Amino acid sequence: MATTAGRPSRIAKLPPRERILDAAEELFHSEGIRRVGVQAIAERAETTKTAIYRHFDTKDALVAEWLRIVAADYQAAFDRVEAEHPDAPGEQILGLARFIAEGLPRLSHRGCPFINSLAELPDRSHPARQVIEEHKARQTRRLVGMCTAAGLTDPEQAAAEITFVLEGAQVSTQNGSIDRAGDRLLRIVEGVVGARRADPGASGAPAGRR
Amino acid sequence: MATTAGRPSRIAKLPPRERILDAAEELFHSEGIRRVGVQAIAERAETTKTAIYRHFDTKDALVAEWLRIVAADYQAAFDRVEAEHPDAPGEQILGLARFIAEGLPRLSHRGCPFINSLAELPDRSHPARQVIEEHKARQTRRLVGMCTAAGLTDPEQAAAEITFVLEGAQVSTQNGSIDRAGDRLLRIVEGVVGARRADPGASGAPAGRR
DNA sequence: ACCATACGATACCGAACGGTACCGCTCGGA
DNA sequence: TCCGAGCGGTACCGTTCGGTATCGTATGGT
Repeated sequence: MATTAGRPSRIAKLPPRERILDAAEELFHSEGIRRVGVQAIAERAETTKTAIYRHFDTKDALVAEWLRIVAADYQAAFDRVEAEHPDAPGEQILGLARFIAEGLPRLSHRGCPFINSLAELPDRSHPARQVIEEHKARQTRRLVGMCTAAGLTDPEQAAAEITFVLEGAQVSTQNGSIDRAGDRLLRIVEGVVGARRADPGASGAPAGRR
Repeated sequence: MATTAGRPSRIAKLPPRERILDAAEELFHSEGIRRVGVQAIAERAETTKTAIYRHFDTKDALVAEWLRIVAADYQAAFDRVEAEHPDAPGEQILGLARFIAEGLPRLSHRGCPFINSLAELPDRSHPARQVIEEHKARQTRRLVGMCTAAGLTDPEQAAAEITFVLEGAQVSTQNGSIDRAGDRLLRIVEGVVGARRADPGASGAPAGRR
């Protein structure tokens, strides 16, 4: 009843399963997994608890399915960025950073769903944890591939740096400690991609990018 | 009763308020704020709920007090690192990174208390949120000061990069996507401190990098 | 026309939660 | 000697939670 105001049934008349997942997405992300009750999801989806339990065995299963969808969205971003810059792995990495940077304002005070969910799910056997860990592993693998293709020296180290910076930017945006985090993020990744190339000439000072 | 096993009253006979805070520290960090009930804290502290509410007005106040203590620990790490390397701001920054890197294995699968608590406290008016935000702001301010003193070009950008990397390393360790995160973290910070210096005759000589 | 399925609604269950009331004990300062 | 504050123990309150049972209805494929 608290957060029901001001939403003119945008969800409208999708099948209930989609409405439930949309409502879960909004609520889980904005308020956290444990704060949101099944009843609240049902109201937001304009349906009932009964309907939710017809489609999902348990609340945990719904959480896992939500994260599976989020992970698929990130995968799609990877795909898109790869398709937009074929044979230009450096540009792919920059496109990825741009994707995250552009997403920062949108999820400004609520951060990354994976990071947040991880904090709320200490139980490593929770079904959603497996979704998160597999997603992160896949993402890292792809990023290492891009770094290798970009000809960076020590691609695993570069991928680690980019991963750290991407996640750190999201966390710092969430707690408001760094302003213009998106711009800063882009400049950092440009530095990693541009300055540490194996090609000749740019040895010593990694000048250029700043 | 579930988690009481295997702990031979290490807390022993501190005054109850300290026992409560110790128990809260362990439980909040390992299981999350919302998963831990006041009753569980009481059992772990070998006291009762009544005693807890004699010392803290509410559970939220206890959470805030816990985070205040954690923040003070981080502040102390800043102080120590500053005192160990007076007039050597570059070394101070590296010492800070070392402090975080060494802490990674200890909190391996449960991450940073601030990041986790942030995820569990979407309400920005929660007393603990203020503790977190003030701590992060202080930390950023000090880091910018170190970067300025170290003569880095664009110290705010460097501080942002270091902040991102520190937080990202903790998150990545938590979800297990990056191995040897501590080593990688140190090498990255060495790069930021060593390579982007404004003056040429760098004393610390982080030359051999890669 | 038929029937299985999905649906919305409501009422309910047991458990756990944050928080309170009340008890009797101990111990240290005046 | 007394007395009050801090303590541990227990029972309790109202609420919310995840999950279930049950009912009547709408609907769409055959």
